[in-house]
Amino acid sequence: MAEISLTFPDNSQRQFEAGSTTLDVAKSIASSLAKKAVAGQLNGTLVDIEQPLTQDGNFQILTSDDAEGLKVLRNTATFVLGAALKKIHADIHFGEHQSSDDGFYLDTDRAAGQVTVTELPEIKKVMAKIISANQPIERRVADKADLLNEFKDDPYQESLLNAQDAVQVAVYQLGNYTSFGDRALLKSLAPLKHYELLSVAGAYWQGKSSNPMLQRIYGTAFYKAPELEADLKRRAEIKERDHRTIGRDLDLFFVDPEVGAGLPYWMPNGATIRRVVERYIIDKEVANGYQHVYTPVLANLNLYKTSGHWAHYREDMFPPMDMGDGEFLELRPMNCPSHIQIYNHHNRSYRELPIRIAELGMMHRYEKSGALSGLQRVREMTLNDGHTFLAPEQIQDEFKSVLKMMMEVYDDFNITDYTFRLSYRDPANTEKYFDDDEMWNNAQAMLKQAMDDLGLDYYEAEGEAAFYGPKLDVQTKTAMGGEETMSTIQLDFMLPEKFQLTYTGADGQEHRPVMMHRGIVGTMERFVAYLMEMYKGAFPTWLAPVQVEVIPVNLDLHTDYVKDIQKQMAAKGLRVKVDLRNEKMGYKIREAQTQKVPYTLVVGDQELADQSVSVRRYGEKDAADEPLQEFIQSVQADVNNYSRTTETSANSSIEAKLDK
RNA sequence: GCCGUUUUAGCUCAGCAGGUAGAGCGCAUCCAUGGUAAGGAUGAGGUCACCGGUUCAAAUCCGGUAAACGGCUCCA
Repeated sequence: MAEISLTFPDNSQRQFEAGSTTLDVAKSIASSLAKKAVAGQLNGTLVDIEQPLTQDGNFQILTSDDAEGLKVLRNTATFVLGAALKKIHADIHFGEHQSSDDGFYLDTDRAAGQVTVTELPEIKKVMAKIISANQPIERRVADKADLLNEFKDDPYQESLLNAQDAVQVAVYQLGNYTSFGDRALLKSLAPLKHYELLSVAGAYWQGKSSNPMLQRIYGTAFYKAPELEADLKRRAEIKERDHRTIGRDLDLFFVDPEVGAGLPYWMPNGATIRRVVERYIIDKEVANGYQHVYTPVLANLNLYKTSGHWAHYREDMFPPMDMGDGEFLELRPMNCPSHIQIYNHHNRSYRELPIRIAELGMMHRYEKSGALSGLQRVREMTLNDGHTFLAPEQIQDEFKSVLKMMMEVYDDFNITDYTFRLSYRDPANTEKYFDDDEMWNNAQAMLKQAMDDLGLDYYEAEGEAAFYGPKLDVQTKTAMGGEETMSTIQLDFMLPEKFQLTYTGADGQEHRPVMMHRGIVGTMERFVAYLMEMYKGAFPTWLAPVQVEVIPVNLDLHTDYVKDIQKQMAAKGLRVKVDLRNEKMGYKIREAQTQKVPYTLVVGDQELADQSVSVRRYGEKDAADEPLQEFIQSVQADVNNYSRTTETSANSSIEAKLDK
């Protein structure tokens, strides 16, 4: 009898009879392991627990405690969901499905009427029936040709089958529901007890917007009830962190349909946060050699024809305004052409380089209506934009210095949760970009080299570049779990060419500069939204719209003192609100807490007599008396220190690399 | 833009076998003058998103438009 050799995670090796199953292997190790085992993993591929093993290789037994073991449960849930849908709608077709850390989904299509959310409870009932019947799911290996015949009326399954290289395909079957593809399912449906169907949403077949749209059913499943409960609770709590919820509760911004979708209004509270960020970043940039400018949001369309925006970015631009005299004005979608005009306004010498032009530049992009979302995705936005014009040999140093400034800013805002992404053009779709293979390859290689030299971790993504050049993007997560670009550094050889930019070199000849586009805090809209979510609305003192709220114990006796405190603090540039409404103290304190004001002061006879204040910090239950002057100084220190509690820099290791 | 859902007072929502609207919070006024998370009373506030249709009668049924939400595609 032939034998196979399995290497376990601890590197030990054992021989088994060919055709042994994961369950056999588990039993040979420990009966407790056999009980917990849900599947195996051979050379990275999931195998069913009773699937015969015929190959040597690295082998791992997956249990209900493993992340991969959870996937097996979710694969099984997806399968049962499919079986249930097939029972309810015999004519339903299935697209792709997936299990992940966040749950599972199954794509469906039904010509007679798509599945909707209202059907989910019924579907769940049918799933429960299938699970309690607990018929074994039959696994077999079938000829691709036979399967093609079986699925000849289902274009999606047919297409998925044709994409398979193998002649033989693994098939799972339960009743008249058949599903193929390599994956592991549970042997018994019994452990599938704690699951939920969450939502239904449209999804393009194979992710292409030119393809038909299927209905994607999302769900999740766990081995243990408390895990499911915790996950559902987590999903409910996402809403509390969502910047749209916080924006309304704290009166930060709104979007008014009467005005237009994607055109947010900043209320005084939100405007205050934005103003603090704007002042901060302008000061920072000026200190780092940037020259801040103001340029118009409107420009002659020709500017964007020259830049290539009209050719490559038109879909995202508002339609030009026909002025009636042959002139067309365009709302700018990017600031780069404007800054190029600034560069071009004078003759430039190599001695001036690098020239750094910066602006909080307002731009307009006609985003697709379905993409709009609060402040995260808008049609009018203000970018913390900067363009450096430099000589080619200055690229490396400038890249490093931008990155260094970025890390310093992240430190001040206490931002630590992000990843670097190198964004390249899509090689299969080059017509979307400026056409110059050599420049693209060069620029991409230079960016990668710079990151490697610095020893920074990053991942690479094709198809994410700007149309004029590759980018280093800093990716962050929204409360909803979406990934978004916050900061970006872009290398551009194209626009200097298009605009015929030059500088006079030491040799007296004209040379072409390189452009570096960069945004540090990104757009004010997205950045402030990010801060809202990161802090759950409880902004640190230096950013908080209201830093201190003062409440008198008795309106008749203490109003003067409250006003005096406000006056003194306002004189120091602090943002103080007094609450002189005819309400009880407890009521006002509650409101100050729900509005997440960093410091709530209560003053009565005692405080008035001592010229002190009773200080209660946000989120704390207790209050403590403190001399007024001492308190004012401590708040000032808090603000000046960007409300950092520790001196150590979260990004220090990266900064150290940059200093080398 | 696409698929699905939703749209009722400033906010959160109820009403919907078709018979022209309700609650809580908030707001205003009055009473209560209160020491660390909601004191009481009274009152104002809505052409039920908008435009059409069906009907004796539409917030409720049907169609269209817009916006929001969940996703997909796209993106700072």
